[in-house]
Amino acid sequence: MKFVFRPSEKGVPQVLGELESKVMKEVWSHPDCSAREVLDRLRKERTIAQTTVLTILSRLCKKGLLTRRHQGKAFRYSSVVDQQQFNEMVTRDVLEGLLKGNSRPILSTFVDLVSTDEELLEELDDLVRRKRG
Amino acid sequence: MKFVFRPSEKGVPQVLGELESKVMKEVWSHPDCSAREVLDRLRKERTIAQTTVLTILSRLCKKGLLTRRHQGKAFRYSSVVDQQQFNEMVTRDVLEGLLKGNSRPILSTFVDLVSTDEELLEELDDLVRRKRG
DNA sequence: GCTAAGCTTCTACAAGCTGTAGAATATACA
DNA sequence: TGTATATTCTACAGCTTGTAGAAGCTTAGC
Repeated sequence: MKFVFRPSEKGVPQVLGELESKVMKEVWSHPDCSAREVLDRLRKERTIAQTTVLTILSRLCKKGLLTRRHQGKAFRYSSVVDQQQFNEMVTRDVLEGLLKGNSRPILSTFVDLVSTDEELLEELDDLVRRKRG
Repeated sequence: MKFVFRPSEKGVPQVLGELESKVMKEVWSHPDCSAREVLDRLRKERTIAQTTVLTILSRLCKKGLLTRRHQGKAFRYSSVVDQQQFNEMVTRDVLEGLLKGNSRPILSTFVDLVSTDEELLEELDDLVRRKRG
């Protein structure tokens, strides 16, 4: 999957649109659900047309994030990867994307950022040690 | 500056459009240059209208990446940050964006990626040790 | 001071992404 | 077989980027 990453956003919307993110979250928290179910849940928050939700579901399928199977006259949707896997994918791609460049300054910036949290820095230290054996 | 990061691209185009990137690079390598100069250099590679270049220069100013000053009847353009500072900004923002989420898995993925290069891992180790004092 | 050459701004359109939804179509169950 | 319900088609708006014509502005030089 080819995507853009918006550092200024938070969570899934760093990668997907606002509505796309909401729909993904619905499917993640209610696997194998119908469009109707997603619609009903979203409508608890605001008004939205059924076709809008359908369009988003289709687009997410097209992006390879959802699959669907027939059930009666409707589809049931499931995610291809769960949210954790999704996050890992994003993290991996973004970091790979960064490290394509000159890696040294990235290491340095990374350590700077991590070191604002003592525990995190410790954890990083552990990970590196373990890796180096 | 609020931007998107395209992990699949490489270098400046991870953040700016293809033409925007080329124009930025021209200004970086020839500070305080005129639109004419940028145009002439780009035309060594392909045909392009003068107004196209002007539009891009204006947009880059609007984005806060370039400034310009009058000189005669034309403008002279300079970058607000040099390419290194730009790269650092991007790295910083992207990493901050990532670390906003659950940081642990990010550390782990980062170390995994870095460890594919022994020297890099060593460097990371050094940085962490130095930080921890 | 005036004018032409050169530079800039305005405006506009295409294409891709996302949100939005009406209209048309398909289909399953009663 | 009809109808309620679901899906697909189509379309538009707003944003970004590339593209550029047309019109407007400015200065150097006469």
